[in-house]
Amino acid sequence: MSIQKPKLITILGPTASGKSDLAVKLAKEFNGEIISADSRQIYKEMNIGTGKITKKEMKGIKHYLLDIATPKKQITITEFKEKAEKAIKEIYKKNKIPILCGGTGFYIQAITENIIIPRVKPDKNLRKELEKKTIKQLFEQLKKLDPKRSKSIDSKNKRRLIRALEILIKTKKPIPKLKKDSQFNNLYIGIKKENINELINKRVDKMIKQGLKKEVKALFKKYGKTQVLKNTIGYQEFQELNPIDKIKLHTRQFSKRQMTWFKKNPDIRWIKDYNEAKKIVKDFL
RNA sequence: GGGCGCGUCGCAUAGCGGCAAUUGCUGUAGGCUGUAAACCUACCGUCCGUAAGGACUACGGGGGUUCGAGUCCCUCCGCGCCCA
Repeated sequence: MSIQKPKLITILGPTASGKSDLAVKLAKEFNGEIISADSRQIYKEMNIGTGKITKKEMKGIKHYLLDIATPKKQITITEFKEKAEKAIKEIYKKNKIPILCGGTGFYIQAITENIIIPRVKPDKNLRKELEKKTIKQLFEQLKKLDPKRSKSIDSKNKRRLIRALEILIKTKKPIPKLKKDSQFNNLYIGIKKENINELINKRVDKMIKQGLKKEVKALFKKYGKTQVLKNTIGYQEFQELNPIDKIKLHTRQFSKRQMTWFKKNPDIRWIKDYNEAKKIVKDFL
């Protein structure tokens, strides 16, 4: 029954594993186009720090969802999802094969598993009010309003609790269950690297050489530190222009968290090199 | 040569007689319903046990006081500062 579903290839893996490169190669080989699934590469003016692919590296393959907003504006997962789906449609229209490529697990999941997130916009004032309460109070409130959701939520995560309440208060309805019926016939390819920490170190060194500090400073100047470090972008590893070791550390920790996300998905085909990937894709198509 | 101070689990830090020892970082594992490189949780001396719990080894080395010692005393070693 999944036969009718359109095919979608997803390339994922920890940061610095070589996703972009692999995606381009596969796109060249199989007539594909690439949709980026990276929460930060979405933004303009953040190139070095996000490890964004360059024009040259794209080798003529079209990339979607890069540079679609300035750091002034916060792009949310819903917006991302809409745009990505639109891009995928467009690619099908051209009779090409879409390749979703990125390291943001949540974003990938939103597309491949078709997560439907309640359309409730963040309400700053409401959040401020809720912020004053303790975690316990928030949880109790949630329990009252939506016992079901209270069971599944992380009861100690304030941010999540606030959001859940926000949805409840705004919609006055219980939070709908996460839908997970995919609209695509998915192929997940994960890049496995034994020496990922080494690769990360190398990459950070390269970023520094390419002028990372300059890029971050410019962002600070233009958009303000809070915006850059916390609000939209989360360039946290560059806090106060951290020493290189700290950036590396932060990146290593991040890549670990990425892996715990990916590990949950049993459908990922973990590969070591291009040839392996090529073979899998060929069979899939 | 004289005076003082310090040495605690990878690093940093608490502890001033009841301690397997505080807290932060690191580390390990995990979670994630419009902030996702964000945010959150658990574990982190060794061994046995599913657990409760138990056993052993630990606060620079050695000795002592005490029912009991990172904690008090003596001494040795190492480090730091000040006066000469």
